[in-house]
Amino acid sequence: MADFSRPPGTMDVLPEKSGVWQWVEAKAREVFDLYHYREMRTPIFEHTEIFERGVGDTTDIVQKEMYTFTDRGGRSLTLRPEGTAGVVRAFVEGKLYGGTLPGKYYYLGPMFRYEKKQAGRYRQFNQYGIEVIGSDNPRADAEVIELADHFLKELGISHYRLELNSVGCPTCRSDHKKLLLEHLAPIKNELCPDCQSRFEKNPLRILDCKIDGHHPQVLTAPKITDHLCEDCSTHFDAVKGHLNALGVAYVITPTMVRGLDYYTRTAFEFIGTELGAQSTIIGGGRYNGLISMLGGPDLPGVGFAGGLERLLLTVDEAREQELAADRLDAFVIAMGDAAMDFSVKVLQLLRKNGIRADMDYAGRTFRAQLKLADRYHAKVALIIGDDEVEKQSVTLRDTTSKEQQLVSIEELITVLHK
RNA sequence: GUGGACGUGGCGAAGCGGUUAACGCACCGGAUUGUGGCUCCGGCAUACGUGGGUUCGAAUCCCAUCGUUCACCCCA
Repeated sequence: MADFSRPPGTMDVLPEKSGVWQWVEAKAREVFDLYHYREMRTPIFEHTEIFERGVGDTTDIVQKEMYTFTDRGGRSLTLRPEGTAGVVRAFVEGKLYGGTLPGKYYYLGPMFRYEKKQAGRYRQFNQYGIEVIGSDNPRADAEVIELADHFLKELGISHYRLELNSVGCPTCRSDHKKLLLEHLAPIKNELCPDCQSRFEKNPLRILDCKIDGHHPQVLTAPKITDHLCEDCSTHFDAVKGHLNALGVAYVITPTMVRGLDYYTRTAFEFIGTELGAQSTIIGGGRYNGLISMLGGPDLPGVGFAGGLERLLLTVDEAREQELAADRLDAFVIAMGDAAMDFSVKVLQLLRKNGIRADMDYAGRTFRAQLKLADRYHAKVALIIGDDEVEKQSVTLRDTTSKEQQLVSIEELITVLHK
């Protein structure tokens, strides 16, 4: 039997909900624009290598979550699982490194990852994100973080905290990794199966494992923040200093790891405190090696990405209700065929003049049409029967005060604009 | 990929082995033939996710499957 249901992990945003979506998207564009970020629109699919190289082929995303297919020309393409790699590719391909640096960009749109659905996790989900390419200045890190904070406040969201960390550069990270492995080696066999495999894959993650995180030997493990090289350490201190100056509250979380290979130095997450297991609403950091990895010059970058769906989970009920309402300026009520003919012309007139209006096409009775006007929260009902047609007028009824007046078609727009 | 919970009309929700599967909301109409939001009356719909099995009899029990959901992993 044919399956006409939507694929697992996808969602339909029905009209009742699209109001909030539009509101959040508009806010995002507004704030990004305020900070002088400009939109970058890239394809929804890219050559698979972009993500393999960019995101890192040891990551979960690349190993098991990509929607990869072969097109008719035999190319391997992949639906984008995140936004940064595509933006960087476009930056390089468009030779934007030849222009004014740093370049500041933002994007907004769907991403795809083959994962099992959960609260706040979808296979097709929407991200907004920003990137600053070409600046190594810690002030750029701070701006990116402060922007995210500003954006959340602008949406009236307050139940979140900002976690901050530095994951160092390839040099100090590998030094630390060596220390860490030596420290944990004696207890390797006591760790959970997940952590056993993390030993090779991503030892940093053992530190915040839900099972082994409390193990005494794990608690005393060397922290990355105590083993940063001098440059990384100076950079990290500067970022913290700038955030303090800007009044952005954060907590240092040395156990925080980011899942994508390209991160260097600054890493941060905004975590919703009233969400389920998938609680990161915005995540980001610095990626100094990525641009050259994708064939561009050796330029540094910082940015973040946030999930629309998770953000919407934190938007408060009241605002959501308000944005869901179905509203009309005027509802036209017609009685009889002659009235209908006249009514559609009135409707056209209203709409040409920017008045949001509608009428019934389902053959409802007069009473039912009035009920409809009510349901659509129409400010006025315009009643048209044989009398009105004859006088080329409409009976204008204020739905709140219930006051009525006969208005000629010539005066209608003027009266309604009052 | 792993584990738990759940799948009854458009939505919510009873029923948990026996005959017409409650009820509420929504929707449509009437009381009120050109005046709404309340009230009352009436109407409405191929509802037991799907496929097998047990039984004289299954929405109710068993198995499988699909889907939803929560959590792990991971991440937005």
